[in-house]
Amino acid sequence: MLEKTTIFWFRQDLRILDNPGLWEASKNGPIMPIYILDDACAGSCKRGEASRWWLYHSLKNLNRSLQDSLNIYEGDSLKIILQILKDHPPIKAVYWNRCYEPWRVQDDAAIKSFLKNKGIECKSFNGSLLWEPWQILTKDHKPYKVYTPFYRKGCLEASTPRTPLPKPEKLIGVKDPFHTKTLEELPLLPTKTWYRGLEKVWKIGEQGAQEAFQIFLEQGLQDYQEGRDYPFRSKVSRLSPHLHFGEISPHQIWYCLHSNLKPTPDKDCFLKELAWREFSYYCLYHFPTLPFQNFQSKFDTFPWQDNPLLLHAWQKGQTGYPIVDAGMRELWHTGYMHNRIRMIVASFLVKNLGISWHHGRDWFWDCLVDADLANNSFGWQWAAGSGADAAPYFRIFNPITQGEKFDPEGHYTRTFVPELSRIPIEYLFKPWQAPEQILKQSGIILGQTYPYPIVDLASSRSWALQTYASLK
DNA sequence: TTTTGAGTTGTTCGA
DNA sequence: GTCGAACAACTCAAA
Repeated sequence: MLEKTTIFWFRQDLRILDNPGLWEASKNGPIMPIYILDDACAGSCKRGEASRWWLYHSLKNLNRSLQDSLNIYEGDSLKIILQILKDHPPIKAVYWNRCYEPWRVQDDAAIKSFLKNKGIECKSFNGSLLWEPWQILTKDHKPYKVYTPFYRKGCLEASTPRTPLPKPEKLIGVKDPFHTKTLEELPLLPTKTWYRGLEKVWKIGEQGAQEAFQIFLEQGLQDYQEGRDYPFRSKVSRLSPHLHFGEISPHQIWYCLHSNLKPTPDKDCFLKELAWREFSYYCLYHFPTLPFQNFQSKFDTFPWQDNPLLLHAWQKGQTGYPIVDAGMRELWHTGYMHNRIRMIVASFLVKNLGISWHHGRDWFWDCLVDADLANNSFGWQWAAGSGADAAPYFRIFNPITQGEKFDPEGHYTRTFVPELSRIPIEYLFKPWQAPEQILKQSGIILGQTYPYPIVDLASSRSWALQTYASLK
């Protein structure tokens, strides 16, 4: 039986449905499903804490779907695959779905050529992007650098994304008795149980992803275009961590929106967001230094401020600007932050505190359950103004105005900054302006129960405008 | 090669 | 309260 067995290597495609590599492998016969925790090889791209927590549960779920046949390893991928092949000489094929992190792309190429030289059949598939980055180019055969032409011309006028695949008809999982580890042996769960808050908000795994998508279709999509900007309304899909781990594919989403519903502005708007994910991956593929280097090199001389105290206040949600603090605490407690708030806290860190986007990138990387190399790098460069098709430098969010506009009743801010729960709405986003009497009635002592603003908005804004304008 | 039109998400100021 | 301009040119992508 083993001579017909194919090793299927799970990576960021932790699902059974619409899994092209798994589908093809299972057509050959039995599969030996494997997962390798190999991110020690990823250098600074090693997964953060929240992401590892999610991965643990997602693998647990996947293993259940595979009737306990998932084989788990830790270490260098090539060495481990060679060991498995050595332990099981009849096996002659290894399949996987492609990843796009630069270190992964390099490793995969090396693994493929090594295995092929040894006479092992090696096939990779597209499991996680609607369009392969190398297929979308300008008329001059160069990569796009602007989102709108990338999407409208590049993607929409290219081939239609494939339709999703069903569950493999015959899925027979083979267990490797030799060098596997148990899930518990992987260094995924932290020793401190800080993740209790996260457990309440997420349902991890393929089924959880499908449920989240269904809930979005039923409750979020209607008025998505307008509602997605308001963090307290449940209009956003919250699919980002599921997409990152491949618990759902963009093809399933794309196909569902195209086949089941008439085109609407809300639907188009959501698909455009999905296309931003494509653009992030596209930029990372064509510009592999995106996670580390300014996409626009004129930012290399930017005089970022090195201020650990301000950075710490931002990380812990103690800046004295309630909408910023609410966002940073949402991140800490739930492993997630609403998109609108991500822009506000990013603008605040980079433009008001003058701290490099690298620090924001690293904090998000550690705290987000949806931490994704392409999206996180792209997003931070966009916010800092140094990225591809980035925000213009004079676009500086005012945390008071943004709070009043997008959290008009204050539900979001009061949820995550409970010490302000009793302050009247007209002072919620600027408590330092409240009269003494009001603060007293609300049980607030500035500087004790809630901080004074750590930076002056007007002067930091004009510093940013001047500094950005001086870049050449 | 040159030209032309366009480009995610904002704020402030003054009329 | 509302509205348009300024913020600043620059680069991209296609004709």
